[in-house]
Amino acid sequence: MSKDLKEMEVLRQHLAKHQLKLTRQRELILTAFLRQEHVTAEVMYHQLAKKDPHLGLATIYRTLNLFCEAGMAQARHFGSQTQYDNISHKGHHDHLICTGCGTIVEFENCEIERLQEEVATKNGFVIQTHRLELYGLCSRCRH
Amino acid sequence: MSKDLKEMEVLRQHLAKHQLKLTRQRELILTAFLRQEHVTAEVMYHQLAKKDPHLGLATIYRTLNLFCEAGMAQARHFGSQTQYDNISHKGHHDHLICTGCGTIVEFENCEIERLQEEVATKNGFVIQTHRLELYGLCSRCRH
DNA sequence: TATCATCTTGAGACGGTTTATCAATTTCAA
DNA sequence: TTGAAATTGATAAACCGTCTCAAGATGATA
Repeated sequence: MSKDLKEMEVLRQHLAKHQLKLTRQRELILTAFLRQEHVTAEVMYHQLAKKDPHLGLATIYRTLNLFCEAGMAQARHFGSQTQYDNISHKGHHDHLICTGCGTIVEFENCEIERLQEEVATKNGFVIQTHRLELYGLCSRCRH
Repeated sequence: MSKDLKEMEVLRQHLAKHQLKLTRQRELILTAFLRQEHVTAEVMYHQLAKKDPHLGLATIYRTLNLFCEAGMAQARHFGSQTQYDNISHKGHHDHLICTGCGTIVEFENCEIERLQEEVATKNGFVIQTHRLELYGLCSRCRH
């Protein structure tokens, strides 16, 4: 829970800095968002319908985009939908995605990260964020 | 031009193998496609409207997807649109994207590719393709 | 080269996802 | 507590990419 509180503070500061307001909906969505790795707006909409049947889909989209602006989430276009990943309290993780069954395995590799920095520096860039996705077949789908 | 011919041959073979036909439109789209790095269907639609005002947008989508199936292109969801990258005669390249001005710099790093394979193997995956994007500020935008 | 089964095309309809609109409501600084 | 400003929910609208289908093109075969 301390993690949730920490994130709530990040949100609070972002809101303050931009003259935005902390609403019941934003708190609710953040709490639910922190409990999972990858969500779509649609999925959250159904999840949260139980807690607040009047929460609108547009509000979820708006709020998830807000989280992205606050640096707490990252949008990823996958298939026809946009997935929102929690990049706040854990280091950025990358994805191994099975093109057969859609399974997503997360991984982290410091060595790759180091090489990325190297490439960026060589090209005069300063990295803000990155995205690495490996697409392939998992062992089950290969048979 | 020899490159174009080589690619045309790749297409021809793919078509033959799948009982598909080589049409004027497919040739036209391939030629234009090979001249650039990243395109969206929409962009090609406008480019080609000059050469063939009756070329339909659906045909461009279909053809670009065909190129993907033939292993000559790779689709990438970028922002709200799909970009098609030419991966045929050059090795797979990754992207360094400036969040300030939108500049895209391409790079290739064998060491990173090797580590990717390593990660995949460790998780029982066989990689088909991958995507690595580094987002940051280029030297000009930092000032 | 003529035939014709099959594939492809263009135009627009369509479906799913995300954003825009706007009146009503909520937030929060004073 | 008040009121300016931001936010919300409901829904309309925009957007992208695919599907449909009649008309046309292709190319294997004779």
